[in-house]
Amino acid sequence: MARTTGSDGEKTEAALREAAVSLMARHGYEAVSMRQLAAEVGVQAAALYRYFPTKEDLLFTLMREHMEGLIGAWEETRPLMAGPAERLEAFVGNHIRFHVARRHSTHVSNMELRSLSRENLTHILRLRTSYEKELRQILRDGVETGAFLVDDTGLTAMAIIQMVTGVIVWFRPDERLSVDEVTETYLSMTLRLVGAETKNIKNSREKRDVHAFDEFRAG
Amino acid sequence: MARTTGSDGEKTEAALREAAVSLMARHGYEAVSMRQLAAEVGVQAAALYRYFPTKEDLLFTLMREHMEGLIGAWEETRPLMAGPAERLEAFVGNHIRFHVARRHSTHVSNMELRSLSRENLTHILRLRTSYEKELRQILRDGVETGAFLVDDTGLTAMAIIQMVTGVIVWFRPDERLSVDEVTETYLSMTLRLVGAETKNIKNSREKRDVHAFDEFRAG
DNA sequence: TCAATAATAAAACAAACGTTCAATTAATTC
DNA sequence: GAATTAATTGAACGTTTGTTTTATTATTGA
Repeated sequence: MARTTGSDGEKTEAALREAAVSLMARHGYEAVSMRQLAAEVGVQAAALYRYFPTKEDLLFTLMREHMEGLIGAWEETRPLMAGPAERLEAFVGNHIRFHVARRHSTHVSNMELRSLSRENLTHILRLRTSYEKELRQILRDGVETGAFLVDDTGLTAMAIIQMVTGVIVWFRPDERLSVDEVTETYLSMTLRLVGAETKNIKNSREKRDVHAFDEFRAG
Repeated sequence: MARTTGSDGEKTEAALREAAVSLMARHGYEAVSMRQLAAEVGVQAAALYRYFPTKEDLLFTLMREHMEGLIGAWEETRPLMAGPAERLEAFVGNHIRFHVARRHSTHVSNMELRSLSRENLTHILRLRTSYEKELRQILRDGVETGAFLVDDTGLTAMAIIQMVTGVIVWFRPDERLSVDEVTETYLSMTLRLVGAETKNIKNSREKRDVHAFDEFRAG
């Protein structure tokens, strides 16, 4: 056996990336073997080395493209002529939407940093820092104009990012709340967190099903 | 060679646990081998099986004791006769202090869930859920008494936990801020997040060194 | 002092790991 | 239709993996 009928490099590579993200998100980078990944795509392990020189390079590629995608999405979304509050809303909205839509690659990007070599790690951290800088700048502008009341922009930026990224830990698209509902709630939490003036909170949803939440998470 | 002079089962076990937490926090459960762990303690790999039947059992033990410790710490700390705001402060304070003091085991407990068997995973998740319930109850009480203004207690509880647990990702005890300063800042962020009345924010620290934060995180 | 027990080493196990290489076939180009 | 290139297989490499077994020595209690 050798080349199979209908084989196509581009399709194989795309399938490999998708399978790699999915497998690594569920079992972790170290726990996923090249043979396992190959089997998922219906190919022999040796074939992977046509597309990725090493296993770590595969991981790095996935993480880099995730980060570049996140930064790219923000660059397309961000309002340039707007007040801090509006820009903060845009940032949080973009962040949540992007991450919910890419739960698996977000998981990989957040969890597998320790499996990268020194250089590759530096590269990813640089991307991450440049992204986080955007948020810190928004917070600083908000403090300056008096729109926000913030104790410490560095800590607040980390707290917000941690909070909104955490959505993917429990969010399931087919459950209780839609992405828009979740985004809206997180938006109002964020605005209050930074001491911005907020519209009235609709307290109506509260009574609905507070107890259903436990079982919801257990699954 | 066989039993070595001065060997003591209790000490060996304690050393193994400590080394295991440290190694797994840094490199991940899957990436740490039994031989590597044994070498760290100065013992042969076979000796580990006197203390832990399998590698996974070792992981499970570490995670279970971490969670039991967290719940235990909260049970000793929590004020029983107090308003929601005070209870929330106690919860956040205990959470941050406990996690900062146990950064490594927190990392393991948060990252290595996927390496547990079905049963062991269920056990840990049960502990976690029971802990999170405490926070949700505080939030619910706060909403009921009007102390808090919360959109959705379930989401808010997750947001808070995500936010405060995230401290260990960047916090280094020998850096810019002390545990108490960090805790204080996170406390005021949490209170604003739930719409509680807060004292005046001291905006004084802000101007100090906002730009030092980037380099601080890159290392 | 001697028997019992606790703690370890040393060696071995099969299985799985990431990766390389040569051979082979499908698709493409001329 | 022949030559070239693209895509893949199958086998093999040396390591490393978690774990078991057996032998050996240190410590403890009678």
